[in-house]
Amino acid sequence: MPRPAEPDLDAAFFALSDPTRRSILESLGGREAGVAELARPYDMSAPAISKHLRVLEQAGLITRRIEGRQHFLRVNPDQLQQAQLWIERQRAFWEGSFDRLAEHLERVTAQTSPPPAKSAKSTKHRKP
Amino acid sequence: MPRPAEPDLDAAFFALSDPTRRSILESLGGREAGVAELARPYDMSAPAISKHLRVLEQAGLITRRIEGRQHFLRVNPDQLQQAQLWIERQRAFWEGSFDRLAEHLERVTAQTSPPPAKSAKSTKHRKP
DNA sequence: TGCACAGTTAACTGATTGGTTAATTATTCC
DNA sequence: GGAATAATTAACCAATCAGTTAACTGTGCA
Repeated sequence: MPRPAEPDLDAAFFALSDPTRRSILESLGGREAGVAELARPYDMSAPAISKHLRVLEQAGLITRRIEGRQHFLRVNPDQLQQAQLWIERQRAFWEGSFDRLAEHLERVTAQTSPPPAKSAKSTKHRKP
Repeated sequence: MPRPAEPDLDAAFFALSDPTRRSILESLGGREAGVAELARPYDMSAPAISKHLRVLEQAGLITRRIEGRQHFLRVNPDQLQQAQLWIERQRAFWEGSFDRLAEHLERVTAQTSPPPAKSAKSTKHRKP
């Protein structure tokens, strides 16, 4: 079986391949943010941002909560972890062999469910 | 600065977003392989594979050694690690905050340059 | 009611992608 | 030299992408 066919990884890595989308994820951090707030730093129309958010959402990298007329986005740990695990597996494979692979997997999967949003005090953002 | 502009990451994640290219990396594992050997499992023309390899190469994920009329490809650890580090940083950021981030970075960068082949007796790799 | 606001959808454009077949370059071997 | 081999480049195609402007949906509020 040449290609195991993992469309989730396709979408996740593709979403991560755009600097705007990565930047959105970065600025999202652990907290929740509205669309306008996320869009502010970018010299780009609202529909463009909307599309980027849809790509991220359909890749499973963020989730959306709609409250009235506002949409709140949040990073989804699980999907990002899938991408990380793929790379981690590769690296462990050619770099350290199996003991290290086991070690890696154990370590990474150990911190799957996020602790209830600890220090969300860094809600300050910089303008361009 | 909205987008830190990291074209390397753009290219790396983009290269990883295609299942054929990921599969090539997987089948490459730690060893070196020729183009024909890599192409064999795929129901795809030679030029198509050639293009995929070029994408991987220009993304810095593989390197090419030319010997006579044969090209030998090998995974490049460093670039794949850059992608991993980006994800790792994000995860550490929203998941565990900064102490865990430091821990992560320390741990991951520790194994940057493959230790002078520690238990490198396992230079043999098995195909799946 | 009426209007402003938050955000998306629609329709379009130029650029890029992933694949094809045909032609090309360079090497090996008789 | 000439044929076979390993791989790439060239030229093309349909599909997708990232962005635009314009129109739309739905909510809040005076």
